[in-house]
Amino acid sequence: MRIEDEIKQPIFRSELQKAHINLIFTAGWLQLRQATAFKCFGLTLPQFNILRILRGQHPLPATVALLIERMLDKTSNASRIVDRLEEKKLVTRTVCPANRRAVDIRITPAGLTLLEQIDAAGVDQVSGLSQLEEEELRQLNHLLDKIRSAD
Amino acid sequence: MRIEDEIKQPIFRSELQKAHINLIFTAGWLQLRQATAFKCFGLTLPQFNILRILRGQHPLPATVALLIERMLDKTSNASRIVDRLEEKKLVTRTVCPANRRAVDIRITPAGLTLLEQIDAAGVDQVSGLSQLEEEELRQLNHLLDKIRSAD
DNA sequence: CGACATTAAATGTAGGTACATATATTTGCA
DNA sequence: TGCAAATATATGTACCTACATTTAATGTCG
Repeated sequence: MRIEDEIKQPIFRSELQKAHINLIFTAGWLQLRQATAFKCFGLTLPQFNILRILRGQHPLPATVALLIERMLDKTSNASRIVDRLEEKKLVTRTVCPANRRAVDIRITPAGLTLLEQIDAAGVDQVSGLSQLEEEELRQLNHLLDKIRSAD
Repeated sequence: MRIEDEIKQPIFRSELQKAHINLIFTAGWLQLRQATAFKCFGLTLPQFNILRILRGQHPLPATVALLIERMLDKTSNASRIVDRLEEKKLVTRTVCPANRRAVDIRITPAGLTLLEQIDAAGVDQVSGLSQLEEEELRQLNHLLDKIRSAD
């Protein structure tokens, strides 16, 4: 559906304004689709993302600081997301022996099994970006990088 | 900064995976910048967006249903965002006389003044999309629309 | 007319984001 | 050594999202 129809706004002030709204809207659309796909596995999107980082580290542990570094959302509260994963027995938390300020977080066998099930279900096919050709994906990456170059 | 460095992940499995992450990350980056710009006016981003919709309707009222229809985030809770704006005296809520189930929501003079101040401060220059040429904006809009065509 | 579905908004709850502050541990240096 | 600064995480608060449920008003149709 065209962005004009999605938010019932027939005219945009400019191509810039339209692109801005389109970008936010499309990202939200993608995240909602993903979140819906994970829900039947009892995971939220941030929980899934952290679990995947932990699998990447496995069998080594990760610290909260490492999770934050790798997360898309730097300001989110990794500590509390780990709380939920711990309640579900998908990760363990132990004080790091080498540095007792830090906490070693590890994915459990149950966590690994769950991720395998999610992989098998092909949830990442929900991407929507598979609509784009390789060349278009490169174009998109270039444009997005350029937007953030305003920093 | 390149997306690889932003999230400390040196290699992406594919251009598709990279574009996906880039899209989510860039949208979040934009929203955080915007939110920061509004903060000194005491508004959150959703509050600002609703206030702007109300200005667009002014002097006609809007209903909650109309707000939801025009919001980027359809599942957000317009009713509670209006609560906060009402507390700040930026909008009024009155039962719609023609249909007593509905509620007429109107922006107040104080609300209009605040939006004028925000306009004057040039907050929308924070966009980041101003980095792109007109042709690039059209390209971006096309690519984003194509992603959502997966529906 | 009256029961029942529909519609409009509000409310409840779980979880997430943003940001400030607190607590515990380690490090650095006078 | 001892004490301040830095580091690692946890906690508090306000607000938001997602989604289910509730409450009230209106429509509809036998």
